[in-house]
Formats: sequence, structure tokens, C-alpha cells
Amino acid sequence: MMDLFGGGDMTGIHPSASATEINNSLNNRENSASENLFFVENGSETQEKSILTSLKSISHQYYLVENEEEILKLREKFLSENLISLDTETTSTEPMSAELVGLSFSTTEHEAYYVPVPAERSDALKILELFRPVYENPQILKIGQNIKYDLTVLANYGIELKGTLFDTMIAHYVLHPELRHNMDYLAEIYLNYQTIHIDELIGAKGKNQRSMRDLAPSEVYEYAAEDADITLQLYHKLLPELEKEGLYTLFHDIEMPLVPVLARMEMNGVCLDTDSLRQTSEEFTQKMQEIEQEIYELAGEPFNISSPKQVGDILFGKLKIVDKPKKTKTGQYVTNEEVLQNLKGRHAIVEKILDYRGYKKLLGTYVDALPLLVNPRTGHIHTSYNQAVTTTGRLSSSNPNLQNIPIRDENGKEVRKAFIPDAGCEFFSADYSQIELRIMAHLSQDPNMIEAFVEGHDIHRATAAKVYKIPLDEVTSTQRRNAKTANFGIIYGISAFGLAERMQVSRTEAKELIDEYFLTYPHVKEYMDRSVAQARERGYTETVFGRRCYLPDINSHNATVRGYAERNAINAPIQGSAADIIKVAMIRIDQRMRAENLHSKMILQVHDELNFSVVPEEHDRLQQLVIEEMQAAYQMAVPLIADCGWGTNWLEAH
DNA sequence: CCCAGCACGC
DNA sequence: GACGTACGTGCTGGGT
Repeated sequence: MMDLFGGGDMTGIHPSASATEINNSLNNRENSASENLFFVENGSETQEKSILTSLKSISHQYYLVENEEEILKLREKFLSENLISLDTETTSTEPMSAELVGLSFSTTEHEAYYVPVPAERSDALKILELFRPVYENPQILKIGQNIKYDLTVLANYGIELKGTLFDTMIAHYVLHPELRHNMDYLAEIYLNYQTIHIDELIGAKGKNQRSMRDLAPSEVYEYAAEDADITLQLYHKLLPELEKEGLYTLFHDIEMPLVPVLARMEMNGVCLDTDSLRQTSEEFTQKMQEIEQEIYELAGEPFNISSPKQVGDILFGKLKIVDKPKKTKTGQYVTNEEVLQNLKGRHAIVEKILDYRGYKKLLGTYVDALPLLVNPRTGHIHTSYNQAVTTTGRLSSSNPNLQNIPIRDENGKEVRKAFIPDAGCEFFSADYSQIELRIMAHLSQDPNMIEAFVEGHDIHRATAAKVYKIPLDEVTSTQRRNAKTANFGIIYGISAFGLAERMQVSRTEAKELIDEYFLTYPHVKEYMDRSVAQARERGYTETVFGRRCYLPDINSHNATVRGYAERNAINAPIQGSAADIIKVAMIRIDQRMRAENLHSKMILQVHDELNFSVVPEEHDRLQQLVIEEMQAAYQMAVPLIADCGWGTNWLEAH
């Protein structure tokens, strides 16, 4: 039909890549096969499957669409469809600083369109305005590969992507969380197709890599159109597979609705008190330099304290502060926190090295690094939440990682203090209380563990009372600490040795405690055995919402490898169910905040915790809403409790 | 450019 | 005798 578009086609131009796709490979485990052949596991053997097809060998109609008349015709065509695959070409892998270079679309397999977007923003907005009816039509299903990226870029041009979303990256993640999910890989395994590689267009990553903007549309359109086409083709493969595997509900009801929620959190970002961090930086740098000199003095020579190898050589080679130093598998001395803590009394240098490392870590990872990441346009820090990385269903956060901001260490608290609400707002933090143990109680249906939660007892104290057979109010702090360690160990599938190590008690004592633990919570033991047995039969575990975690090593003949898989079989359903539950809560909180027209913002998720920048007038309503939705997200045999706090910064509120 | 060692969070 | 509690991200050094 679309001959009038100039049949822009097969000029043998070399391909390019989209920022979206770079983003995907960053977000996922590293990249695969660019060979001509690929291999599939078949039992223990690998065998050749086939030669990959590519753009050159497959018939296709890809169009470069540049004038308004053609765009309007294209728009009418799209508006008559009930689904569309879309992609954006941009100048950056960071959606919050990316500028649009082009838009691609596909509604029919092997047919796709690329529309260049001018560099001048006002001109770009005119092009986008033409497509607004398509993007914002809620009746048209929007298909994309890592669609949160496109959603965010478009939002920064005033376009709201509406309608049901289908993200092929996340679809594959739900099907096979343990595999990679970048488009090149998916094209190979599902379509037997070799996509155009980005390096062929903009060059290998490094100093001379070009921007998508540096290329003429005629050089870009085939690459860009192919992305939209392949994404559409993947949709047609992945949708039936989700249905067949019984994973469509998890995908459709949880993962897809979460996408725009995460996008909004990322776009709002978090405000950072850079002035206080500048001060902290000066203090810490000063202290670190003093310690550095003292270390050289004690060592009798200068060396690089940031090098574990050199630290080991000084401590164990030169100063010989211990007889038989532990070594790593590479033959280097172990100098980690645990080892050094136990050697504190041997030599004054040890504590100083620990202090030096503390300052160095804080400065390098947080105090000096975070201010550089404040977006000059928004004045906020914008993390990326990754929805297709972990094997359990948790989110991860990167660029920067805001899920590992210090909280315990006294100096580290200065970093957390620097996370502040938006101007005029308050910081609100709500977190699930013992969600993983509650899930353990629910999944195991252990009457004693359920009782402890139903009665509202401190679970570690209650565990200690039962294990040590004493009244609740006679539990000592050591007993409670041991019970806490045991509770944690149970979730992770710990061994007697591991537990002994953690609690600093003999192996026999640890064994006794574990035995007593399982007598206290008999169903917990049964549940753990059942989890492992089920993983062995089916090859995977399941969360409360049916999320799978495949454990092929569960039948390994290697005891170590098998043990690892067995611990995973115990942990994955628990950690994964907690991840499912907070996702549900986030979706409902976001939905209600919008429905009730609140202006506060959800800004951070840290696995069992949600943080908000709250306008003062909404203080009470927001707290009520958040706690209510968190606690109601999933009904269990025990109450689901969320605690919360307020403050002028993250540290205070938590 | 990649890996090892280390350290921060839950 | 080795192994030794889950899941992540990021920094630095040191070898290639």
C-alpha cells in the first residue's frame, strides 16, 4: 500500500543502533553471539541449529518518512490499528538527558517506518505533535523493547504513552529470568535472525563513538526500522508463550502496570543536599589523608592502601602480624573487613587501614560521586530501576545505585542525610516489617511462627523464647541476637557451619540451635524440604504470584553446586514473593495518588521500603494511603505490617 | 578491557 | 578436606 513513501529500501547502507538497545545490553547480562551460527543446548551436547537470517536475506519494507503529508497518512494508518510497536533513536542511553533523533514504528511484521526528529527542540515538538494522537490513544497496545526508556524520553517531550504496554524484554524476563533479554539475543533465539549491530553504525564504544545525531537519516532508517519490526515479531512469539506457561497474569497485571510507575519515580528523581556533601567531602578527605600518613609511618614505607594486594604484602609479608594468613584462590592474602577486624589487636596499622578504607569507599562511591550525577536540568538525581535483571524478581537500581546508600556506619549516615525531599516537602519512609519471615510463616503454615506474628510479638525474641524454652521477658540480648541470626539463616538456607561462623559459637552449639529451631517451627523444615523437592521435580520454584526461578543445578552431582541451587530453592520463593508484593503495593499507591490528585511523589524503592517526597497538606492522607496499600497488597496467614517515619531527610525518616 | 577483591544495601 | 546464608552495583588495582 505505502508505495508513496518512496519505497525507501535496501540501499545497502550500513546499520546503526539505538540508544535504547545500548541501554538494554547495559541493563542485562552481557552480550551474545555475533557469529553466523548459533548453538542450542540439547541435553549435554550442543548441536548446530541453523544459519541465521538477516535483513539482507529476508524480504522487508522499511520506509524513511520525512515530509508532513506522508506523516499524516502514516498517522491515519496507525490510528486504524489496535497495536503498534515503537522505538526511539536518541543521543544518550540516559533517558533523562536523551534528545530524540528519530521515531520508528511497526504494525505489520517485516514492515516498518522511521521518522527523523530535528535537533531543534521546537521543530522536534512539531513532529511529535503529529504523532500525539497515536501515542496517546489508549485503545492502541504499545509494544516496545525496554519501553520504559521510550516512555521517559517521550514524556520529556510532553507525550504521554497511553494504553496497555507490552515490553518484550520484560516478557522474556518473566519467562526466563536467568537468561539475557537484549533484543539481539531474543532475535536470534526466537526469530533465528541476526540484527544489525549498533557498532556497525556509530562505531565501537570508546572515544570515537559517534552519536546517532551525527548520522544522516538515510544511514539510520534501516537500523531503526528493524528494531521496531523485530520487536513486533518478538511480541507475536512471546505473547503465546506467556499464555502457554501460565505467566501472562504476572506479566500483564504486575510487571506491565509497574513500568510507568517506575518511569515516574525515575523522572521525578531525588533531591540531593550537595552543599552538605561538599562539607562532608572536605572533612573526610582531610581525615583520610591524615590516616594515610600514619599508615605509611607504621608500615615504614608508603604503599597503595587501596590495593588489597599491597595491603596483604605489608601486613603479612613485611609485618608478619599473623602466622598462617588466609589466602584467596588467586594466592593473594585475604585482607577483607572480617579478617582485619580479628587482627585489630595485633598491630595499630590494622585499625587504620579499616578506617582508611571506610573513608575511601564513602568518598569514591557516594560523597564525591553523587553530586556529579545531579541532572542540571532538574536538579535531581535520576536512578534507573531495572526490571529485568535479578533472578528472584527484585528490582535493581543503577546509574547511580540508590539501593545501597549507607545506613549503619556513623560516617555513612552523612550520605543518607543528604537525600532530602523536594523544596517545601517532607520526607516519608515506609517499610515492611519482617516481610520475608512473614512470607515464610505463610508459605510454611507453621503454627508457632504464625502465632508469633498474629500475637504481634518481636519475632526474634519470640524465636529465642521458644528455642531456649524461657519466657519472652527473660530473653537476653545475646539469645535474641542468635535467634535473629538463625531466622536470617533459615531464609537463606544456611548450614550449621555457616550459622556457627555467624554466631561465633561452636559447630555443635550451632547444630543444637538449628535442631531446636526446627523443633520450634516444624513446618518450616517441611517447607524447606518441600521447596527443594519441588524444584527438583519441576526444575523451578514459584512465588505467590507464580513468578518462576529456574534452578537447573538442583540435580547436579557436584555437592557444592547442588547445595547452592538448594539454598536458592529455599530463598527464591521468599525473596521473590516479597518482591511481587511490594510491586503490587507500588502500582496501587501510584494509582491512588493519581486518582486522588495528590502532588506528593513516590521517589525511591529499596526492596522492602518505599520513600516519598510529600507536600505538607497531604501528610496524613498520604501516610494513610501508603500504609493501607502496602498492608493490603497480599492477604496472608499472618498480618502484613508496614512501619513508617517522617523527617527532613532520608536518615531521619527511616 | 576484564577480572579479583572489597564494600555498600536488603 | 573443601565448602561454608540469598540478591544486587560500583570502585580500585592490576594484569592483559
